[in-house]
Amino acid sequence: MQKKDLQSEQLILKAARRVFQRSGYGGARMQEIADEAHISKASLHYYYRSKDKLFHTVFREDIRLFLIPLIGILRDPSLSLESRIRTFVGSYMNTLLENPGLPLFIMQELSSNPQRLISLVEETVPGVEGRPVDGYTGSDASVGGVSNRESSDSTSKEANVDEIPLLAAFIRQIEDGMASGRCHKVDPEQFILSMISMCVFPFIGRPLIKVLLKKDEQQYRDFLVRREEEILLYLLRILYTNDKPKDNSRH
Amino acid sequence: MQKKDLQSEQLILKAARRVFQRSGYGGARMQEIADEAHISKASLHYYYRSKDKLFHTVFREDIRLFLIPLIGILRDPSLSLESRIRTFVGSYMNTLLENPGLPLFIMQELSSNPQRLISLVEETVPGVEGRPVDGYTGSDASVGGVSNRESSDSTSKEANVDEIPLLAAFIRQIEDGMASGRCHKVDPEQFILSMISMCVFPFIGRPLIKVLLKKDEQQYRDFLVRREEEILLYLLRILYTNDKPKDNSRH
DNA sequence: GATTGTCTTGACTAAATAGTCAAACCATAA
DNA sequence: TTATGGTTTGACTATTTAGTCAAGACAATC
Repeated sequence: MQKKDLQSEQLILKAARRVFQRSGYGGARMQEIADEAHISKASLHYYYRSKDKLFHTVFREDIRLFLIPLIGILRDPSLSLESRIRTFVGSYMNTLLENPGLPLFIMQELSSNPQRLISLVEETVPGVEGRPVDGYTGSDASVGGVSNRESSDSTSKEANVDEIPLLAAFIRQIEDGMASGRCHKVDPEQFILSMISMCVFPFIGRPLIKVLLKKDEQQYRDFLVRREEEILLYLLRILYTNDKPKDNSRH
Repeated sequence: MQKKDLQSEQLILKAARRVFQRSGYGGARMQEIADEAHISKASLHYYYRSKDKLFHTVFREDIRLFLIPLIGILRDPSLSLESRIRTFVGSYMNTLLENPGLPLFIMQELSSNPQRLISLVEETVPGVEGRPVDGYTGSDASVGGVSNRESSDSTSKEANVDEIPLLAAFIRQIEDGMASGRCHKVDPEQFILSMISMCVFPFIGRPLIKVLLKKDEQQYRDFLVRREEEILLYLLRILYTNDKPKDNSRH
């Protein structure tokens, strides 16, 4: 009758997320997740039939979290190039500061099973793949079914045939900027990759960079908080011909 | 009598490297490594007593490979700031193009066991840690013994007490550049991290970026080959006040 | 208080996997 | 040919781990 369901389910998911992010799919132990959720392993299996299903639920949510800022780039066509960049860096650095373990986890699992990406990304961002979007992949459908309700904000159906490059609008703006002379010559794709790299890598390379720069946990976090501003400075300097189009207030 | 030793040992290491890079420590199976080396699991254990020991041998070599370009930055104090940057990006992109799986592997294992970094890095680059360098850690000495001879190029002993920040020389040069007005205002540490990020991340985020930019394997590789030049362009533009100090030949 | 349906768990099973061992193998040198 | 010593392996053990199950706890309704 009652639904302590959600309470426990949420606790389990949180615990599972911690453990999966810490150890990856292969390294995670169901017992460890159960311990961290303060329940028995049997209970864990009561809520999530299998490790695979539990993992899928966590990963699906995480990749969504990771991709949303990227999606933000192409949504909202009204944004100017500069505010698009500002928005992206801002929201991405924010997301990552809240979830420092996210990037490495995502990259790890994506690398060991790249196939997974296609179905999950298509699900989150319809029309990413060039192939006609015929409603998800259908390969391992019927797997999830657990937390499948809150995708209401991304209901941009309209399976436009096969030319919706995810970053087309962004790239177009850069090309326009170059044509008008406001922007330096750059390869737009390389520029975008650089932007993503500068935001994401510091979270992936944390242990290494901490040693190289001799920072403890607190110092490294502060360093990352300051980083948003610095990245923006770099990106605008790379892109724009005249120094500082606006916002000259540093420090 | 005979020493097919080396032959087999090398084959095993290569196989182990492939498998470990593909699946990480936790995901790797001794059987899989044995199969890939075309020997039995028992033989595998004959050469390397345990999975741990095998892993250590592989990881030690890999982290060395990964760190050498970084070390290159501080070595050779004669390099100018600009050529230091050029050298770094060039050699790093080269190393990574030859070993695309390296960065994710390193970051993965470093994250799940950050402690390991300190001993291995100190071993490769004496004086990284602030602590007095008293000749390695001594913790798990006598483990390797395999590839311990070609460290002749790093004989910068002189355990200078406790102030050898790894990147001090580099940072100093940037500060000098800023003082003289040749360089923009930047946070040297943030700049260095950006440089590393732009080189390394594309290899870690490969599967994701491939989808975002809709590139197949060949296209992505070409993209990465072209990237060295583009990164240099960006870095110099970030750093130097007057556009293009030299080398104006693009494309 | 008995009934019902949901949760919870200790104890179990089955499969996977690291590591061992004794016997066989094979090249070389006496 | 035989002895020797490194190499190889099939078959085994011990341990870990995902997943199951039947019995019980618990809360709400009758």
